Amino acid sequence: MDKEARLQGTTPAEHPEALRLWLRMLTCTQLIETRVRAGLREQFDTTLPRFDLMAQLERAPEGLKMNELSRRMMVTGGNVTAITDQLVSEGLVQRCDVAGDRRAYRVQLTPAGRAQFAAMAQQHEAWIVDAFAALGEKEVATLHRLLGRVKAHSQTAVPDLPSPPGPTTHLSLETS
Amino acid sequence: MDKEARLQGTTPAEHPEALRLWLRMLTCTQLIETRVRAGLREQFDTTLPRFDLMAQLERAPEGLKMNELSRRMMVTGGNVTAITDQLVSEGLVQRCDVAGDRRAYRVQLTPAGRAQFAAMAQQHEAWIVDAFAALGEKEVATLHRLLGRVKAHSQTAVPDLPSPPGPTTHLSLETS
DNA sequence: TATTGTTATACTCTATAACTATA
DNA sequence: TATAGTTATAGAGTATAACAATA
Repeated sequence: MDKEARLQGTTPAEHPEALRLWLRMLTCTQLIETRVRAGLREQFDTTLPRFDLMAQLERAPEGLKMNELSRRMMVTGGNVTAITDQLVSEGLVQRCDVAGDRRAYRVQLTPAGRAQFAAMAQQHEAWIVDAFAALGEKEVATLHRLLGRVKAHSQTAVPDLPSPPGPTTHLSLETS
Repeated sequence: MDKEARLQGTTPAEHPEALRLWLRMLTCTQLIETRVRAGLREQFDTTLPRFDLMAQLERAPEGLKMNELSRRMMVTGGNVTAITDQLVSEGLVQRCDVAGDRRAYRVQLTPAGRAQFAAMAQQHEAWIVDAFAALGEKEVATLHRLLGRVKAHSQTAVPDLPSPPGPTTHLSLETS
C-alpha cells in the first residue's frame, strides 16, 4: 500500500494531548458502561438495549411503532423485533393494534414493565451519579458543556461518512 | 433537547446533570469510535483490536509474549491468538522463539508491520485531533484533568465488581 | 502440578437482505 | 409499488473451557 506516502506530513504530532484525552475518555466510558451492563444483568437480569427500549417507551406513554423505536434506538428493525419479543414474553411490554393500519402496532409498557423500569431507572441513575461523584456540580457542568462542543463538531463534520455502520448501542437516550 | 428534560422528570432526580453528562459522553465516544472504526476498515482494511495489538507491539520493539499482549489488551488469550494469526498471515507481525522457554514466544512487528502501523497511527491521530478540534488547548487539558478524576474514582470504587466481564475493546492504550 | 498458548464453542450486539402482509 | 414488520443469516468482538506441550 502506498497510502503511507499520501499520509505523510498531515500532522507532525503537534497534538498528542488530544490523543491522550481520547484514550482517557474511552477508558472512562468503558469503565462506566461495563459497570452498568453488569449491574443490569445481575440485579435485573436484563441488558442495555432492553433497558434502552423500555426507556424509550417510558417517555411515550401512548406507545411507539417498531418503526419509531428503531429510529430512536438507532438500530435496525430486526433487532427491535427480537428485543420486543423477549420483553413481550416476560410481560413487560405489549403490542397493541393501530387503528387504520393493520400492518403496524404500537408497543407499550405494561404496568409491570413500567414498575420494573422505574426500579431500573432509579438504580441506573445511582450508578451514574456515583460514577461522576469525584466531580463537583460546576465541573459536571463544564464537562457537559465542553462535550457539547465536541458532539456538535462530530455530528456536523465529515460528510464523507454520511450513514456510518451505525452506533454500537443505546445512545438513543441523548435526544438533543 | 426537551426530550432529555422529560426523561429526567420521571425520576425524583436530584442529580440529573450527571445523567445528562453521561449520555452526552456516551454519544461523543460512540461518534468518534464509529468514525475511527470506519476509517480503519476503509483506509487500512483493519479493525480496532488489530490496530490495538500493533500499537502494543510498536511500544515494545523487543516484542511481547501472548501473555503480555492479552493482559495489556485486556482481552482473553484466545482472541489474541486469532488476531495474531491474521497479522502473521499478512506478514505484519512474526512469532519469535523465546530462549529458555519452548512454550512461549515473542510477537514482534515486522518491518512491513512497522511501516503500516506508522501510517495508521498518523491517520488515527489526525482523526482524533479533528474530533476535538472544537476545543482549545486549555479546554482539552481541562477535559483530560476532569476525566482523570472520574477514571480514578471508577477504578478504585466498588470492589464488589472485581474482575468484571471485561471491556469491549482496545482500551489498553491508556496506560497511565 | 502449573503455565503457555491453541482450539472449539457460545454469547451479545449489530447489520443486511429476503420475505409476508397489508396499504 | 411502497411500507410495516419478521425471519434468517452474518459479522465483530468478546468470554469460557478443554486441551496440548513444556516447565
